[in-house]
Formats: sequence, C-alpha cells, structure tokens
Amino acid sequence: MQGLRKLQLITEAKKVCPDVIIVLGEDLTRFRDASKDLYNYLRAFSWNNKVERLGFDEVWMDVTDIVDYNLEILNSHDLQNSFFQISHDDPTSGFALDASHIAGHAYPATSAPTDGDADHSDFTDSSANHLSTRLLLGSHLAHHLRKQLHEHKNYTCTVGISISKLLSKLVGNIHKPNGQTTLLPPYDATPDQPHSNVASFLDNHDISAIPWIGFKLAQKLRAHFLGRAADFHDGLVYGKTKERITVGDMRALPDLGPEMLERLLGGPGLPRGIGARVYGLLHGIDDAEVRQARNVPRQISIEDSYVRLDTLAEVVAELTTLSRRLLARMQLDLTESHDGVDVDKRIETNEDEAAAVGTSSMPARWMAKPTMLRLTTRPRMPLQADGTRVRTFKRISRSAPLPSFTLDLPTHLDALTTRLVSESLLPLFRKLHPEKSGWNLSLVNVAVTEMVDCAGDERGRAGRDIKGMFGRQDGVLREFSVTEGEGSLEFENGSVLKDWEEEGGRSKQLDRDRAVDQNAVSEQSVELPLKAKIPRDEDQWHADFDEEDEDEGVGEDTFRCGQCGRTVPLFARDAHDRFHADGAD
DNA sequence: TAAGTCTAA
DNA sequence: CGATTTAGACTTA
Repeated sequence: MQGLRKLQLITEAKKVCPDVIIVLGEDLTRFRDASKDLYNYLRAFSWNNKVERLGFDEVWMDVTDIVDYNLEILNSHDLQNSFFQISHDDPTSGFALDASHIAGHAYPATSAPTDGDADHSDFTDSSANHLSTRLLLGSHLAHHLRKQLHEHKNYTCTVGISISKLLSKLVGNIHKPNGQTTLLPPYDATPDQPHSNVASFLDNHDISAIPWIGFKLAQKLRAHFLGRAADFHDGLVYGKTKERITVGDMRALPDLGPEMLERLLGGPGLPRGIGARVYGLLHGIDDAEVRQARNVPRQISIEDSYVRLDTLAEVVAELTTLSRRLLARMQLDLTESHDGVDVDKRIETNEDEAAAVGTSSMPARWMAKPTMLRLTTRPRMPLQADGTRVRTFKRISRSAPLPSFTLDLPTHLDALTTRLVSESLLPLFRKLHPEKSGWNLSLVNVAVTEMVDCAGDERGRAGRDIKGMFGRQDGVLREFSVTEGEGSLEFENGSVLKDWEEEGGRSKQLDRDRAVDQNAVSEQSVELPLKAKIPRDEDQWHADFDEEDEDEGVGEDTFRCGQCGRTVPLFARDAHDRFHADGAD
C-alpha cells in the first residue's frame, strides 16, 4: 500500500504512486450481487424478518425474538451443555453452546476471550431483564452465523452485539476484520457504578463517529462547543473537520438538552425532533427499529459525473446510456418469473443475461412498479468576474410520471430507452435547463421512484421461504462482517469496499491487501480488488475466530424422541424435553 | 406532489 | 484543475 485513498485526486494518486493504473468508470454489479446473496442468506435465519441493510456490506438483525425464546429453554443448571434452537419450528436444528461463557470478545475487554477460561459468571445473574444472559445468547448466535457464513459462503465478517442499532454498530468496529464484540452491562449508571459501560464506551468517540451525526450536524455541535465556527479542510476533501470534539465533551456541557439541541440543530430540511434524537445518541440511547426486509428497493437511480457536458448531442447520448442501464436495473431488481424466482437468480442459472432479461422462456412479472421518473443534474457555476468559480455541489431536479410503456417486458430494451429519452427525459431536461445552451453539467442522474407493490406480490412475500432459493455464488469474494444485538444483530462490513476506507486522514491497511496488485488500486477502479481472489487461510481464520471450533449442529449421537418422533442430538436432549414441557407441539 | 437536505457506505 | 455512486428518510412549499 502506497498511500492511495478513496476519493483521492488522480493527480495526488499519481504523485504517491506513479505506476497507478486508472480505470474510468466502475461496475458495481458483482458487489451488488454478492451483497444481495449474503443478505438473503442471513435473512433466512431471521424469525421476525427484521433485517436491515446499510449499504452493500452492513446488516442489522433484530434477534430479540430468537434470543428470548432461547432464554426460556435455557437450562440454568447446566449452562455448559446448552442448546441453541436456531429454527423456530424445528427443535432439533441448532447448535450446542457453553452458556457459561460469552462467545468472542467483550467490551470492556475481559481476560483472554479465546481461551475459554474467562469468568463471565455475572452473565448468569437473574437481574432485571436478564440483559447479560440475553447478550450472551446473542453472542453465541452471532458466532454461529459467522461460522455458517464462512462455511457456506466463504466470507468472514465482524459483528457487534448490543441492544440497539447505534451500540451494535459502534461496538462492531472493534475487532475487525474477523471478530465479534459484545458490549457488556451495566448499560445504566447506578450510584454503585456511576459510569456505565455505554458512557465510557461512547465518550471517547469523536462526535462524527456517531452514526447519523454527519458532517453538518457535527459542525454545528462543534461550533456550539467552541463558541465559534468549527474549522474544516477547505477544497476537495469533503467532510473533514479540523476540530476533534468527543461525545464526552458534548455530554459534559451543562446546557445540553433535547430542546437546546433542537434549537441548535433544527431547521429547514431537517427532521423534527432531531434535538431529542441527537441527545439520545450522545447518551447511547437509540430507539430506532431494525426495519423489515424488503424485497424491492424504494428507488433505483443511475448517475455519472462529467468533466464537461455542454452540447445537446452529448446530453442525449448520456441520457440514453444512463436510462438504458436504469431500465435494465428495473427489470433485474423489480421483476420475478412466474415461478417466483427473481431475475438475477435466473441470470445466475442461465449464465446469459440477455436471455434472462426480457426474453426468458419463463416470462417475468413485476413485483413492484415505479410510478415516477426524476432527472437530476449538477450544473457547474458560471465563471465569476474575477475568473474564479463558485464551487457548488448542489443538485437540481425535475420529475414527472413514469410512462407505463417502460414496464412492457416483451419490448426490446433499446426501443424502450429511445422512447423514454425522447418522450420523458428530454422534456424534463428542458424544464431543468430552459436556456438553449450555456449550461455545463458535471453530473446527470436518472431515477425511478414511488414504487407501487403489485397485487399478488405482497401476499406474505416477506415471509416467503427464501431458504434454498439461493444456490451457488460462493467464493466470489471474501468478506462481510457480522454484528449482533441482544437485541439487534448487526452484520457489519469488513468487505473489500471498506478496506480502502479512509479513517482519520490516513488509509487503513489490512493484511490481505498485500495480495492485491498495489498498482491497481484507485477510487476509479473499485472492482479491481475483487479480481484478486484472496486465498483462504483456514488455519489463520480459525485462529482469528476467537474460540473453540467444536462441531456444531447435529452430531453423531442422537436419540429418537418418544413424544414427537424427531431425531435429536444427545446434547440437545435436555432442551428438547423442556421444549415439550413448555407445551410445544 | 415536487424539490430539496442530510446521512450513509 | 479537480469534483464518486447509490439509497433512504425526512422537510417545506
């Protein structure tokens, strides 16, 4: 690694690495496919379908229901030989666990997490809502999922386990790229323990490390703390402050409160109640629900940026390219064949995209139809009198109903594209830029929005069995990362995209980056790392995998239940008996 | 409904 | 001189 960073200027990149190969444009298809595959794999483990994706490489899972169920069947008299039931209606499917110990790492760090000797006896207490035990169960579930992900998909990942999206995400940052961390209680301050683990964990974070406190909010908070405008790096590097203000700094302010923050942060375009929201975040409180998994996105957009785009011919050409890609994405992401298989699954099995899109023998139907079309541009400001240019990143947009011919699947994509450009996009463009010429665009985006679910689709598609729908596609990439909660299970990144993420102004270097052609890394060629297949080092992985690698699931020794006739592994016998005792089928 | 703001990876 | 690509939640008018 020679200091190449995400979003680096090409001139800078060439300075630090003269041999860098710049590839213009990018193709995120393989990232998108891998992301969807892993997401669907994880989704199949969920009972309540609360599985929320953030970007390509992070997932939250709310596993409260699974954990609560397993808390009930837990035998507190024989914690070492416990059984975790992973499937809601099959008491025999699951894994053995030692519930006298947490799985993986903890925050604050306890004695050696991997040697099995760490004493977590406090986890067996019978305090209020069994928080410790629930977190412990969450840690074992996370460990199981990570192991499954590795065995079946050949991905490693990082997980954080806590009670909210906020805390699971933050604590999941700790043991990258292949570890898990549970945020230990106490979560609340007590007279006995005035500093909860949540407070001590949060207080060292820079405020912009807190999810949902982005650049704008952070600058306002800093300005309030400093009593003056917060300085930041001018020019190209967007979103970098020069001031470090921590959560602890803010919390120490005597006047800090939800109302004060509402006045400080609120304003046009900002959500109401933002003051209370940020106040909560700074105190480790986050009530946001993990959202239910969706099978179609709410919007699809395609954009490209340009050095200069100022003739109508160029604009027409670019609109054509962009809208063709958009229509293809619509067909890919919003349709399924009549046998209920998504188009991308058909592509996988047909190996022929052209055959799968539009002309497949099994005709596709829409799961959801977009109803609006939006055209966005980013004009560059005209030259000032003094020859300088006002820098602006502002986008402007116009929208119109999406004509329904775009949803006609038998029609050839090129025909749809031509018609969409001439009948919808060019009119929108003229509305956006009434001048005959003189505009000069640095970006064009075409989007479809306002999806309407198609009848026959919403009938419980959320609950549809997606297990088994996903066959191959293993071993394409390496990484993902898992995060979990008591609570909320979060799967967090650690993926290739993230490897080059910049942190605190320097680039993070992970061991496996060495396997990648160092000259081939630039922000314009994010797909390159994918091509460098990282050899999987099983031993190292297990060493990293912070604990015993006993066989899980159904072992050799089983017994047949007299009551239900099911075959159950011996270690699960106690749990199974309790299953019946609890009045299950 | 339309256009814009902010946040995220 | 340069300037990412998408997606989602939410606001005001």
